[in-house]
Amino acid sequence: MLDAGLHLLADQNLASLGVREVTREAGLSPAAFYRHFPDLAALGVALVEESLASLHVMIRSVLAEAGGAEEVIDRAVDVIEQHVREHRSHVRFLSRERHGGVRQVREAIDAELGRFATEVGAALALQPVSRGWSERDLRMLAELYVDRMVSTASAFLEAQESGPARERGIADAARFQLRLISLGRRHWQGS
Amino acid sequence: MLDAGLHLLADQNLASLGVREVTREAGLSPAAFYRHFPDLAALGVALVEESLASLHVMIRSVLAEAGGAEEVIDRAVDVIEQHVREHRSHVRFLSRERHGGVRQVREAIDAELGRFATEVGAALALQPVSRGWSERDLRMLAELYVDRMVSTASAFLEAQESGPARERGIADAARFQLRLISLGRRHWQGS
DNA sequence: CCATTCAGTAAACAGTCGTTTGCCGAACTT
DNA sequence: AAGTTCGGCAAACGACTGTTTACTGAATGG
Repeated sequence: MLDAGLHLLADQNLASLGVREVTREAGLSPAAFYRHFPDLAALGVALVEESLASLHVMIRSVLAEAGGAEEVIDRAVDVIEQHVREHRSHVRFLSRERHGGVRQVREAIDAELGRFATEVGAALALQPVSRGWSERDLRMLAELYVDRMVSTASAFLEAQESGPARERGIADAARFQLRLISLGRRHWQGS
Repeated sequence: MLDAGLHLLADQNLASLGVREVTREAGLSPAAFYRHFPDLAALGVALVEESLASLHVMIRSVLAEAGGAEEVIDRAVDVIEQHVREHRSHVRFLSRERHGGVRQVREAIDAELGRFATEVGAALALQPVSRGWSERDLRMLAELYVDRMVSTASAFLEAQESGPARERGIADAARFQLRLISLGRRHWQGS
């Protein structure tokens, strides 16, 4: 049922999805839906969890790898690109419903992204560059990184349909922007 | 009719909007809709134009004002906050449909944001800090700024419903992140 | 002053929708 | 072996949907 929903949401909105539509796609009877979810919103938050699980392991794999800023950035962009390629529907779902019309889903995504930011912040705190940074500033930096990650993923989503040239353009821009941020970070002195 | 649609879209998705729904809200008969739009998608792109008109004047007002980086940033964040306050529905519509389920609307928004980036890029090129920057790099920087502007606006949208404390938090984060970027920009040397 | 466009209407069309109900077989539990 | 939960079904309910058609009055223009 989750797969059916995800498939339908390829070119549709969660709010415009119908119970019958989902069950039809899944090859079940309409009543079967209510055996598993009370709402379509509930199916939405289930999809959020499913989608962010894979994203989570991706983030960890980037954070685990230590190394110079340049290498980390290159690797991060590569990992994002590959992740989008392998989980198109999940990424599309997240990017579409992050500001979508179903509050419960929006909130679930936001909460999970917040947890990501916490994780990124913890990793940043361990790096020597962060000496003297307040916790608040680290948090805001982490949010900036997470936000860029999401934006980049959305951009890849569209780019991968427009040929590899545009795809390389996105990767270049992402690397440039991340380098700029990390450069600013190194020259930052207190707020 | 546009106003009716915008009002409905406060807690709904363009893709899940109905013709009858709109006309009912507008106090007209269903058939009247087709006198003005062939599609709901057409109403969508009309709303895009309406929404981005006001955004456009906002951007210009920020770009026009010269001054130190700090002052420009502070003023930009203030202008964004005020704009969101005065045009809640428009901003919500844009943020929701930017990655929404209706392709024509998505493309209209993207095209317009691209034009914004061009405008921002032109303004950045005039500043002395940009000596030696390639056009490509300037473009990517401009896109980073536009993207942050949109993200910040979305954040304000949610924050203004959660009280002024959260609102100040968003403003602080936005200023911090913009300062970090402009710092990176000053220390950038070629790509 | 006549013709035409404009913006609106009511009515009808055939579908689709969400949800509830009662029923059923299979699989577990005890 | 008996009982209970689980996941599934068909059928039915009324309500709502997008779109077309034929018609109407007012404004506009020559």
